[in-house]
Amino acid sequence: MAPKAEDRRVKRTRKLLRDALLDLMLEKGYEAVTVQTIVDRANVGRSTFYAHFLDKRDLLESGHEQLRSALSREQPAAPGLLAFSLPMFRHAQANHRLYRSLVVKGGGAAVTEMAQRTIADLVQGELAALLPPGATPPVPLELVVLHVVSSFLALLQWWLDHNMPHQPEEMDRLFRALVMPSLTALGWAP
Amino acid sequence: MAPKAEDRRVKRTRKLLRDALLDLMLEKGYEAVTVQTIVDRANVGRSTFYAHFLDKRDLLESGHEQLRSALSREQPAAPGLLAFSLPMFRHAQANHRLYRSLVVKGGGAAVTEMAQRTIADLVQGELAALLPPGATPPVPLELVVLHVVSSFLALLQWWLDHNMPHQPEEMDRLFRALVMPSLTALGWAP
DNA sequence: TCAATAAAAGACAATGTGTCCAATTGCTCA
DNA sequence: TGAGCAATTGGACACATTGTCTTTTATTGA
Repeated sequence: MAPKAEDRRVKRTRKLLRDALLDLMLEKGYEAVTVQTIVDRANVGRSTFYAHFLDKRDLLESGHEQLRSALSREQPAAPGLLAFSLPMFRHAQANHRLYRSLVVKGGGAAVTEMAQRTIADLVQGELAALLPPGATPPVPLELVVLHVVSSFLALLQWWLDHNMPHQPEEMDRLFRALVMPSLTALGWAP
Repeated sequence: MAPKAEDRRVKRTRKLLRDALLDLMLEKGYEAVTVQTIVDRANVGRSTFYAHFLDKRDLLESGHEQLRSALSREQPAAPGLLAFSLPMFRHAQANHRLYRSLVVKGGGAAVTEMAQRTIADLVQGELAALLPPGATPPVPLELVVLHVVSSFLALLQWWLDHNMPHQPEEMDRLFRALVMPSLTALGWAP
């Protein structure tokens, strides 16, 4: 079905607002951005904003939706353990402006939590699948996931914060060097 | 020198405000707390607040100062690698109300950064000392530190979030199980 | 008791929020 | 093309919060 004109109009408005938010986040960080400045920057009426989103947080999350779907769309099912790592570093490089806004300049707790949850789901699935059924690992799966995800996010943030001084492949190598030995020791086959 | 009465009065007021902030942070998280609710809870005049602190953030940081000094006062120099771990889990247990306010309910980026920096200093010192001089580790020290600290904080946060279901000793064991194998593999002696 | 200091009370201008409505624009389809 | 509809606008609204001031009220040490 062809998108109706209204759809296009709405889509454009929403995009304007999302872009404005990203712009402003890059400049001053999420917390400091107000709805007022967003609509000013986007050249959109204040009421229009509230016609589309509940509040600033809602707008941010709609952006995250986009990111999430873009990511899963581009995520080539890489084989092996921690498959998400390299594709995500690549995706972060390709969209570093977006990632910087979100991860670095402090999307604040809001964004960090979303990222945490998204990646945790991936890791959880991977590790659970590789766990011999019935086996009880010496460290609860939940904590292993937490450990892996927080390490990955820390690395990603550092990388973006330092203007990506390495290639994604190198970051992936570093991540694995930091994480894999422990995983192996805890019972996940090499 | 005996504290003058004025001093005591001031001290009491500041403590009332700090405690009120912690209370409220536990209830709704840092972001949601307003100066107004703080002074209401503390039964302190609004102007008095501004006589003592610049703003909410300033009050929060004054609390962190306290925490930091308390920590270094109680930190018994434990031997071995990652010596900070067990004492800090213990300290967190002994002061869980304080830790919960700060770490869990989201002191927001502010607190997290402060904690990150504090612990990173400890870890950095430890690891650098154990590094064979002249050796170039396969992963830069900076990143190893990042990895260790973010993992530790994630564990600590999880523990507090779940009402400390294990003893500090068990948490220390889990932390080491997650981190040590990789450190060993990267050249830090077992 | 008195002078000094701390705190309280409350007014103030700014700024932001979220809601509402009336008027306008732009698009589609008949 | 033009009627009708949906999206958008602009602005007013009530409300909350911030940070600054000034004036009054206590507390306390000398």
